[in-house]
Amino acid sequence: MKVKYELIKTDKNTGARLGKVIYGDKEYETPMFMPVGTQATVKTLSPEQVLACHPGIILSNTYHLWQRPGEDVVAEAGGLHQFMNWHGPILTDSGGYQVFSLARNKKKDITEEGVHFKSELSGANLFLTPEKSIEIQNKLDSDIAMSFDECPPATADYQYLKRSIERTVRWAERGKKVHANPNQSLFGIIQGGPYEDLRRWSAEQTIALDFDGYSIGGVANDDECKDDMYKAIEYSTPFMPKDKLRYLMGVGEPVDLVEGVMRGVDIFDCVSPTRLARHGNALIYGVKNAGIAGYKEKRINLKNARFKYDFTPIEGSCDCYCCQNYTKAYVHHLMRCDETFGATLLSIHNIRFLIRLCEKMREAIREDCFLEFRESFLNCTKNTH
RNA sequence: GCUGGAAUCGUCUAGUGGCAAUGACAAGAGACUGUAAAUCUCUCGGCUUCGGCCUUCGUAGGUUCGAGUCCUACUUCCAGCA
Repeated sequence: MKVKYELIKTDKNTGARLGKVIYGDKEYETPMFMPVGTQATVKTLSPEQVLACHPGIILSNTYHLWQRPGEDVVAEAGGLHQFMNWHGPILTDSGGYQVFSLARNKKKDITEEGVHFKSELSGANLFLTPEKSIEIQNKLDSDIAMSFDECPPATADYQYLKRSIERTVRWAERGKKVHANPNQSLFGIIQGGPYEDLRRWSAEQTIALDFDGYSIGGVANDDECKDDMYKAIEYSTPFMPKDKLRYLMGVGEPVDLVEGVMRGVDIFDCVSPTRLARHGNALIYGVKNAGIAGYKEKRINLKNARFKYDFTPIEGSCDCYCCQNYTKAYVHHLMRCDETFGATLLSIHNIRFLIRLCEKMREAIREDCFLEFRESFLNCTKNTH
């Protein structure tokens, strides 16, 4: 069903917003982190385990579900909620990012009509258009559909970006025209790289089309530096309507959530908590200064030998199922043995970590002390392990 | 006791005259931002002023410009025969 957004308040000193997503009789506060379940599952987690992390919206992916099992299977199953047994809100990405990531360094042909590219599974030639993407999302029956956009690489130059955002706006309009699911919200995507005028133009044109919410895209690509990301946000949010959700696509490093919220972003999604988990990494509170490039998220690799005899939780102050019940030594052991449960425990911790970070940010906004919160977060070098 | 066969980096393994020596696993570390990712990359005898140097393929000799590779003896293990 459609989601509604209400702004509760804005932080006194920053652009940080406290709001809520209304979903039937349920309400979820923002800022919010959305776990990613690309193939209609948050990798290594059951819906109950995801739910225990207290998320709001979760993500799934148009491209992947189009390829497997096919949108008709999902539709016949009764829609995505029924199919994957997730009864909270679901947002589907449009497949725009897959055109960028799957066809990286490979043949892809972006035309006005749509994008020709190759399936990574079968090698089959695929053709995805704005209409096709919306049509698939209509059938998947997610609660929020995303417009089909071009997600240009960080290396794209000004002239290319200019042509690209113009086309993305035309695609957004075409997608909106065929959008036919009355129970589904539809969001537009602002692009434009790190350029102020392009972001502004993209924002104004996209907003003129009147979507249910807006997102900032093209900021979490490889090679993107944080300064460019923050600029892209700053150049976009001032033009975005106050009464609609603002979604920063693909961003999920803790420090980036803080910086994004400060600049007026409401919701985030990222694969990193679950991917890092499968690779043995746990997010821990604090940041490490990476020099000129700025701050980097702090994390520990549980596969490291130093945790073999560490019988303390990953974070003593964390309320997640992993930290409440298991030690680093145990997770270390599981990861060494390639036991799936290790990835499950770390996924739970990492997702809960980001959701807790959002909870803390909401409290800070509520109390008008977001600047202080950010300050203490960026200065936090305390090692909790 | 006799006759064959075999001994290589923590483990298994490639190697039949130019070798610090193949691959896998194990081990040590790193990367990961709208998931082609439970993946990928690097290291993995010692020392190094990063040019190299030294010591290594059961042990001891030998042949050779050069031996993990060929020869002899020994040690240990495996198989068959007694």
